[in-house]
Amino acid sequence: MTSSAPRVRVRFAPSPTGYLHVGGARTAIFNWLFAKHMGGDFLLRIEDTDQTRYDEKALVELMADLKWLGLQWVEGPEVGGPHAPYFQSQRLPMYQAAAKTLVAGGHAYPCFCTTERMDELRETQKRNNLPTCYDRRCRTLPPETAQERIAAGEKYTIRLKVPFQGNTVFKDFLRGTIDYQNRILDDMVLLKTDGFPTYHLANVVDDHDMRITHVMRGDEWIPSTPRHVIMYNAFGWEPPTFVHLPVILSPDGGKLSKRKGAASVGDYRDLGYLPETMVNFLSLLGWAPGDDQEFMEMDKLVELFNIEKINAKSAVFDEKKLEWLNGQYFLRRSVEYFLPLVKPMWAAAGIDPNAFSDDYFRTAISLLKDRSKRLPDFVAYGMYFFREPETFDEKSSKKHFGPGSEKLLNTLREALESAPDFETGTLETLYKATAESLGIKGGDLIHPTRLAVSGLPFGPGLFELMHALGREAVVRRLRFAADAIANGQVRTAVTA
RNA sequence: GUUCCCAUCGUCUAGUGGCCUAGGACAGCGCCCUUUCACGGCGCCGACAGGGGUUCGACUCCCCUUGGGAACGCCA
Repeated sequence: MTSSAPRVRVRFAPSPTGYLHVGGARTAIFNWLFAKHMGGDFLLRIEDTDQTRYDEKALVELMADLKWLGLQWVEGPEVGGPHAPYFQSQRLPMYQAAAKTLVAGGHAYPCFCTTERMDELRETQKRNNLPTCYDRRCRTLPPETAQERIAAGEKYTIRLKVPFQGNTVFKDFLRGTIDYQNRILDDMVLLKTDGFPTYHLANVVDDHDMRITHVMRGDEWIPSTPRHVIMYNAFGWEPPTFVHLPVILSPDGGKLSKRKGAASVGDYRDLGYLPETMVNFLSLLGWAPGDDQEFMEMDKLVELFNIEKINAKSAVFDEKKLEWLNGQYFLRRSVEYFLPLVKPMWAAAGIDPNAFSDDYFRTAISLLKDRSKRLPDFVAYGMYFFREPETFDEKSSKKHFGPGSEKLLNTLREALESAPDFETGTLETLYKATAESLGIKGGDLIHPTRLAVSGLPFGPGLFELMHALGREAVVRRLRFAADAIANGQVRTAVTA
């Protein structure tokens, strides 16, 4: 960074009205990565200027989700900072003063039009296929008249006075020059009748006050930007660099929504995705380092992240690839990493966590993690470590629990009962010898054993599995399965 | 209706005028490894939306068309 360039300062500015959507999370990630990469600051600012939609719970969850993703802010709620407060609802005097300045400078004016009149106006315009836009009725009100009406206690808003002529041009970092004719921009509300600012005023005032250098936000803000630029000019402030991020779409082309499955960060956490996976995956939606790297840990992302390479094209969220990436993290994360994550899940599934040692949990995890894609897989495909299987995979039962299987399982059981020890090597040798003496293939022994011991047609290497389970459990399960086959009472289940 | 944005395999993308017979990844398919499932390896399938320019030369630059998306609130 050259000494003349100001320190990079970016913000994530959500409104606490709901859960953290993956699109919002991606915006936060890009801001965070950019700040880290540039050695700058990442701030969190809460845009709570809509009193009717404020939701305390949403705020708490929002911050928890950001922290879960590892996106800590250096200024904002909880941590404070030189530009506190970071809640817009606590900065009202600033916005009111700013609005006053604009009115005094002839860049804004009080408007006495009611919501009812605005609704009617819009209705009429829509009906006549006209662009919907405020008709500027109060714009020409003499200042004295306006003052009288205000003094009389009439409710009013402050509107931006957009020039009739000329164009407002600004530069979007990703798209280049964007040009709007001023005549199609309407005079938007800056200050509401309740004295609260709208997003437009608040965001301009705060971004300036907080010395924000780059505004990275969703591209739904592009149409509002020229009006923001008009305000920056009216204040005599230098506008920040605008980086409008494309949206994230669902596989059907529309917006990602709860209705179509998962849409929030919390949804994906509940589905068993790791925060690293989410950050890695989301950072790849609309950005690529330029080479072929895709698996990138946080520090790698920070090192490589570059806003020049952000794509202006909207991207589709592909859950299949997310799952693959999660599996890549599962492969690389340690057993110790998973222990506190997975143990409670097994407990929730009815396993008494005190009935097994942590070492036993570790063994189960080490045998399962490399073939799992999501956290719930440990439960879905690993319960047999703690509980005897009661049902057996249907397809596999048809194949491996046939006539003669009873005898086979009993033979195996007897051999295992008298095995010198239960080490994997011993077990493998024993199976090989047994197969040979029976004149069959190893698989003909291994598959029925796996099914009897786990109930599933797939899983860890059988000898490691048996070793982990221990002789007693294996023998008991083989006997149970053999008996069930003999009695024709094998209960089957369809495994995913 | 008005305005704005976007456009490479099904999906995420590389590509910034010749390196492109367009590269990688996910998904799908096949083979290999293997006791299974995953992992891994090898291979197959598969794209520059269309039309005009500019240029000796366009995936790359410009225009139009088409398609997709967004905004038009005293919500953000």
